[in-house]
Amino acid sequence: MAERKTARQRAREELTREIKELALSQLVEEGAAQLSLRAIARELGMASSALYRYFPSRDHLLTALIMDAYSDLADVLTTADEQQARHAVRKRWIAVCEAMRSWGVENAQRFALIYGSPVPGYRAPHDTTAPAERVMTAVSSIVDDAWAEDQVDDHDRGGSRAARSVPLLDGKDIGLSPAIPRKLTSQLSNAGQLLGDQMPAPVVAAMIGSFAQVIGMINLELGGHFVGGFEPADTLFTHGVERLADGLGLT
Amino acid sequence: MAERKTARQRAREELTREIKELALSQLVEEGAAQLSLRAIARELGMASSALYRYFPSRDHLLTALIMDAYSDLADVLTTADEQQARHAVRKRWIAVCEAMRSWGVENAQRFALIYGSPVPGYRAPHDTTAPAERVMTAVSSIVDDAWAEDQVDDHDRGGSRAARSVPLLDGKDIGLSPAIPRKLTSQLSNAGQLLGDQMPAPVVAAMIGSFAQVIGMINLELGGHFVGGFEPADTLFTHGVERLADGLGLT
DNA sequence: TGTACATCAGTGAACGCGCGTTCACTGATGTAC
DNA sequence: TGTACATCAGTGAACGCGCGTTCACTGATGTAC
Repeated sequence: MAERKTARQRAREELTREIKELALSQLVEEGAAQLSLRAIARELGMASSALYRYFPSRDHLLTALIMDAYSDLADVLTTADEQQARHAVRKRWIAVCEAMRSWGVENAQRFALIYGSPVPGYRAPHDTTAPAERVMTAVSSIVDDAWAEDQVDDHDRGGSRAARSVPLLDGKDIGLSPAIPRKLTSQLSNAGQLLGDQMPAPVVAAMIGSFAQVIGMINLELGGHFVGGFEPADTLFTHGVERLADGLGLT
Repeated sequence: MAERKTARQRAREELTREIKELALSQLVEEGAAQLSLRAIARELGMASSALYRYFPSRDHLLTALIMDAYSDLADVLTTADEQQARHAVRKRWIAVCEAMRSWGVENAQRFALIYGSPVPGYRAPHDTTAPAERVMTAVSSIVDDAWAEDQVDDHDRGGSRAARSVPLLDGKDIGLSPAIPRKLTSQLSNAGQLLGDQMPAPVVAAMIGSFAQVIGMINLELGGHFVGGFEPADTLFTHGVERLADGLGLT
């Protein structure tokens, strides 16, 4: 039996959604710093004070937008992931990274909101970490799956690309190269609990580095930072992602 | 013979510097979006309109700050670089990356200004690209030098770290792994003109990816994005940088 | 060296605009008997 | 089913603050003769 909702409740939910929608379109046009309750109220045809029935302050609204951005992105990544065969870890990695860039390019301001520089004077509350982790795990779970299934490359699947240097196929050569200092090991195993418990510590480190590179490339692209005309930057990005897949030993 | 400067000229230069200094400290405390000409004038004890004798608009002041940030950072990087022996390319790489992170952590807002998300409503003019390139080349010149001198690893220098997988030592195995598509090749060779003409195209690509990772890690750290308590993130960063050195074949 | 004129730094008032948040209030919706 | 009371959405005026930029002006510094 569907729960009985009063008209008030339904109206409240809808208006809350509408407010966030308008806030979002304002964000897209102007950026986070310019987000204005009064402007939203104006477009909504309400008194600005009315918004305080829905969000106790501007910062709470911002927080809601941030959480939405994280979980939208996480949704996009997991659906991109699920469209690949579970064993095709390399394809999954590439699909997820490409989905991330597309989302970032199409939602530049939202991407900036979560992975750009922090909004001045705003400190994200703790609630945001849960959806933020969903994004991280959407990426890391691929690598974790590869280790869980101990993906060995029978290279009967060897498709388009020719030679391949040192993938996971011939053992655990990956990531061992710079030795991991003690202090880092414990940090990494803590992180491993969240990101997937099948990866050895060096792989967790490699994974985080790769994640940073993906974020970094998108940020650089959005900031117009690429020297010498890499526009559009899709081939550069795709190539980078392939290199990262190699580095992670994904076949 | 030193050029004769009138009292006016000297006063102008000094005030210009003072304005930028105050703007900078405001930036550090509040962030770029809150940069206010009136606040600067207040602290300077002048009428706000007076600033227009020095900077024709707020955006011009911002531009000046951005250019200063780039060139300060570039200076820091090159001096860090110069403190290493020229042939010790791996040490140079690590020193420069670490210097970059230190500068970023100590100058979080300035770092955000240049490598964070763009300030809403502000579009950087073309003047900023020159100092921005100085930063890039400070990093890329290391790799370029390595290729120029065809750094071969005699491993009589083999210091602390033990095994090493596939450095530049045994040939050009580096970066060839994912083939480079045509479109990217021409983009890369254009970029190569700026970044150093000794590196083969795949190395240029690897270099840019590594740069993106360094920027990305610093951005993530400044944004408080590291899951599972990597605080302080120095060991994680250092390890990442070493991995990148490996990937670039720096010995 | 002195005078006449041009240049330019700095003033202060004003324009026109924006913002977040509070508060006492009206009137509609929901609930308990 | 109807009434009495409590809850809550939305109003509109106000507080107190901020901002960038323009403009006609005074008075000091620089320059050409």
